[in-house]
Amino acid sequence: MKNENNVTIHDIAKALNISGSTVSRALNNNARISEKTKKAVKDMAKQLGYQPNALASNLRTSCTNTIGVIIPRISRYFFSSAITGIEELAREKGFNVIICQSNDLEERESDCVQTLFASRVDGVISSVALKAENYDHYKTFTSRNIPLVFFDRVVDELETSKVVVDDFKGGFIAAEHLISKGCKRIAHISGPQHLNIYINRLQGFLKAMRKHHIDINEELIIESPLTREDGLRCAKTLLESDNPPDAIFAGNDTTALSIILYAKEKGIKIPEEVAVVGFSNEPFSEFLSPSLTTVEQSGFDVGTKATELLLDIIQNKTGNKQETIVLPVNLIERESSDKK
Amino acid sequence: MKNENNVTIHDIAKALNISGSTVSRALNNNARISEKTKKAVKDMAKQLGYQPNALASNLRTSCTNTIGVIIPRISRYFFSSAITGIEELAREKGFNVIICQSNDLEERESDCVQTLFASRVDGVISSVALKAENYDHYKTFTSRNIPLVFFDRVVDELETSKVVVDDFKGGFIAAEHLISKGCKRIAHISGPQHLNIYINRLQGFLKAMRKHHIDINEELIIESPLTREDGLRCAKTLLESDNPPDAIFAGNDTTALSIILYAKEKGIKIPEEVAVVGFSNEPFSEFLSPSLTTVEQSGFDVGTKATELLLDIIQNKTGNKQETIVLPVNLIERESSDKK
DNA sequence: CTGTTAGCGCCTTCAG
DNA sequence: CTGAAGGCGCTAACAG
Repeated sequence: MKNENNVTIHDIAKALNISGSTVSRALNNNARISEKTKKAVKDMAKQLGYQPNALASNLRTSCTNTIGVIIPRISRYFFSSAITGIEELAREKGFNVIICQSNDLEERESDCVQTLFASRVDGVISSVALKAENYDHYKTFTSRNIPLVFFDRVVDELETSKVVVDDFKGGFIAAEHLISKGCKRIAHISGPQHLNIYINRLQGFLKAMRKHHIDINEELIIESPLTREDGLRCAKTLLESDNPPDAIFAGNDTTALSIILYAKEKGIKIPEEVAVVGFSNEPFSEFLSPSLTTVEQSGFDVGTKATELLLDIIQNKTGNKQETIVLPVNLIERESSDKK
Repeated sequence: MKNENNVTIHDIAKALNISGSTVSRALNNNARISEKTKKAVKDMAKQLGYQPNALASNLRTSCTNTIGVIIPRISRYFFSSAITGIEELAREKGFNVIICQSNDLEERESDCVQTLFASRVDGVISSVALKAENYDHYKTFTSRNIPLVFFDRVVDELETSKVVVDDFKGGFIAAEHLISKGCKRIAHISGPQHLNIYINRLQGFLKAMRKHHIDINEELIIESPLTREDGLRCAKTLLESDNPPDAIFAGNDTTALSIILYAKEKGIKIPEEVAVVGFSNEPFSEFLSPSLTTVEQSGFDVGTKATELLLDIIQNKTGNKQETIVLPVNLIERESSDKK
């Protein structure tokens, strides 16, 4: 019905009076084929407009040259740039990419796993859903030795390779930055504490505070789902208290922005140079608050690294040793627009 | 090497003493199989942990249940939300999605076409690259009757189904909005004029101007690639002229933001209620300039609609009649934060 | 309603 | 270095 392009290796074989196997081998650069035949075969392939049928090859070799990606949502800049990194490298190496979004829900994530498994992907890259308590569904892959690499949001209970950013250091340098600006009462808004990234950022933060002998006030450490709504709650709690903090480490862009907006609305003055530091990736952060200092991580780099790792495992270059790669994080201190 | 999960339809067949074809049919809900056998087959399938091998099925039927998507870049919110719409519907209907990014370059777009073609996708959804002058590579699909649906950025020379937003109306209502605020000298920053969306927005804009008998000043109609850099150029040109406009229709978010930022830096006062109207999708637009009025289009809706159309064509529900669907566009007028 | 048969296009032993 | 033969798992005639 749809086979317009019918050129198969047998057509090439017939045209050259050789066997299909030879053509197959020539096309795959098999060492035991003479250079002459290889060239002849390839020339003829081009001439006939041959397009290899991946489906057939996949069936035979039972590998699909496809990797699956599970992310919370593609519309968050960190993840879409991670995808870009993943796709770029994967394609270069001849792999396709299938993307699934979990929407940060456990159930959806579990569906993603099923979908990717059914698509018989050769390996999977994932950043886990925020609202999940159980990550057993990933055993679909691990129990069948389908390579799995986590990035950014990882869970310790699953023994796989991981690519993370240096959240501990991120928390640490953010705190030191605020301290260097003279802040003492520094609030820290953290995410769900079953995820390493949030634990680590908080630990880094606390370490800096201790290093500089600054009292840590339990009331200023808040756990939040880091949504826009909850950002408002945090803003209220912190900014309208009797003794407001003089700086806030916001958990992410969204929270930072919610706080800034709330403060503006209420006419609360927060000096932006020292006010909020968030783990940030949105390209427009700098527009929002040009002097906002941010701790940034490159989604692209993380994606690329994760793919590198995964492809190595798939191609069995590394002996499936469970590596954890930690990527550096950068403090971006922007000039206040007043100063210009 | 990798076949841990070896249950095939034949295993089910053997276990039930029936033929493989019957199992295949039962699993596919073929009408000519008794309910009893269907149930028996499905139960046994579950019991044995059978996982259908899509690869084999694909090879046989020569359709992959996969659709390809070509977009300029996933990291732009409009496109990532379009992807979300596409994926959601596609998956629901049992299709996988492969995404390729053209980076707005003709050459990359051509590569995408090749990749998707080699993956033997059943159909393609695309939004064309900005910096392309030639769209012949799409003939790879059209000449082989592979269904192709364009969305948002479309080119007339290719006869396919299309899903667009009502850019003409968008331009029109944006202009009327500004006019209703008392503006007379209204600038219009437009994108590359070989793309319908920009032509239509401009035409809608001009129509509104004529309707209200407002002189159209050629100098205030600017063509721009709509990048951040060029946004600055536009800002300079417009804001620092001897006779600056009293309102600006910015081509997109990026340009709008560039202008606002430039104005802020230079201490140029532009009343936000009337100043800039852009085609906007970024989730943070409202943070940037809370009173900015925007003309919005939903990437999600566009993606969903395009997918609906494509799947209809693939499943031959419509007789490949080249439909063009125009989706409505909304003017979002935000309250100024001062007024609260 | 079900079984038989014959491939889809490619790869991979095994045998030269 | 090359050929012959068989099969990956599933489906679609065709025959009951």
